Amino acid sequence: MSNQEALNQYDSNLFRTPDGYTSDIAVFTITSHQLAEFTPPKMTLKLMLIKRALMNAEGQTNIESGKWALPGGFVQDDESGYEAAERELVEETGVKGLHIKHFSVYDKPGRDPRGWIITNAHYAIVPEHTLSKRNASDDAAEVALFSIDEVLKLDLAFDHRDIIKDAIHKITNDLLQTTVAQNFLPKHFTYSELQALLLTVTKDSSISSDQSFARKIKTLPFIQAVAGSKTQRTSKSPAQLYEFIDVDVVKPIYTARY
Amino acid sequence: MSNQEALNQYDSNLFRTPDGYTSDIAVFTITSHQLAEFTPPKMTLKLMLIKRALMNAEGQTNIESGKWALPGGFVQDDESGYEAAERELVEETGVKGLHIKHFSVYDKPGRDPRGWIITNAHYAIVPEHTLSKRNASDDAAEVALFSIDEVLKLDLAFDHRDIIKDAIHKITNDLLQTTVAQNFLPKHFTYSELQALLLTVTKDSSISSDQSFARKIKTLPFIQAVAGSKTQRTSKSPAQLYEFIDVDVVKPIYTARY
DNA sequence: AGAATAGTGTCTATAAGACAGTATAGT
DNA sequence: ACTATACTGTCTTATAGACACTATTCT
Repeated sequence: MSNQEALNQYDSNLFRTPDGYTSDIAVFTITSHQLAEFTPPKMTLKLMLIKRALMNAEGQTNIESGKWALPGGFVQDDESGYEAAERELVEETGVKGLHIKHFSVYDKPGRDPRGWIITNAHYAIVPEHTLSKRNASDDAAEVALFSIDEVLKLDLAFDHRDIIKDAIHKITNDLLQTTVAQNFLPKHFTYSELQALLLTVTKDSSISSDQSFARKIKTLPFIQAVAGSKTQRTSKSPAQLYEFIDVDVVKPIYTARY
Repeated sequence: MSNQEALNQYDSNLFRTPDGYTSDIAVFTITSHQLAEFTPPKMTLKLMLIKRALMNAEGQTNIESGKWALPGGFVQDDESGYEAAERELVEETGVKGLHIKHFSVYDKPGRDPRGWIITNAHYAIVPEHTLSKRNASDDAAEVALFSIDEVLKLDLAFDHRDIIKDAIHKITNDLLQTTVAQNFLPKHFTYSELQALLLTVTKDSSISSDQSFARKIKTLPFIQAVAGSKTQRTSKSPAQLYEFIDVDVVKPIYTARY
């Protein structure tokens, strides 16, 4: 019997179908305060949220309006959840993500009062300068950045508190265990810039000590010096620039070596 | 305006809704060949697949019948994808998973000929002995274990080749970077049992060398010796038993320490 | 005794991390 | 000259990994 015949017999009403399929995005950025010229930046990890508008684009009252929420929305025809995340990010915040990664699914019946609505949670990494042109639009009354400490004190829509907690945990681990850090940095960066970035998620002494870290960066197998390339943007004394080389880094917990 | 009013105005037909929501499970087990008494086991990582039956439980011709596939099925009323994975695993294979973890979503339109069907991919870890009572049922004509090398040569249903590739990559990393290995082992295990397990996914010399690994296991912060507890199941000479202690292990790629 | 696994003693090379010092350049 | 950052010299200690050796216990 052919696959076609089987298809004809298939009745999609046999099983409950979801009432909606959405994608949400936890947009992280590092705000970089350069206190003065010739100093390394002070960095803070921040999450972008939108304040849900009273009315939606179609002029109807919006659900969970007035609360802070992750940007996101319904997956549309012929889109995957990932593609929807890319599109929504641009639509709702005017921002193009550098690095978008799916990290979990929230599908518990009851999580959305409108019905059985499944959401794909993604996190995105966005360089701060692209955020400067962020603007509210459509469903969003307001767009703002919150530090990790602030964000969990807000009045959050749906189950976004859970999603945000998971996103923070995930990006913290990924920053330390993978090379995603490169997406927060310019292509060429100094050791003190990478260091400032990592210090937003760890206090490990071998990272917080300038001397240790300046030495360490030269031995990391996934980072190389850019020959003859220096910058003075972090100090009067010209500093060596580095770049990531793309290798799949897996550091087993059972061994010491890379 | 209240949330209730907003809800009344919400029209679920505004957006395309999926035609189905499923959960698939990549069931991994380690088959342990004890060649003789008093020897450490030789272990192989295997994946359990089912051969799709010609007819489904309702007596209709099954889609993609005759091909090998991951066990899985539709998420039912008031279930989350995770709960469905747990249920399907028992239903289709008679096996209760020790450790089930969601790792990705496959939602590309066109991945399933029956319509826009979204699947949650999970991987599960199952001890070999519970698999002995595995049985085909409902949608499954046959259940079998395949080694990682064999499995990608099979004729696989839907986009299960992609899912399986991702699952193998994920579990390989997780075995080395997290403590999930404990789910493949008895609560108390010897260094040579853990070693045999890790050697299914790595060839690192510090793990493959008996002496190095026997020393290393005593220094790992997430493993402790079980005082006064020894076994002879791997050698005539009684071997110390160890157990995992549950700590959140994050090993940054930028540092050497735990 | 022999065989096989479980471990320990000890050495060498490398790396980690701390402390101190030098180098660079703008003000 | 002063200051802040970017390094480097050097020492101490810890760890990795190799080699050789001992220990245990069943056959």
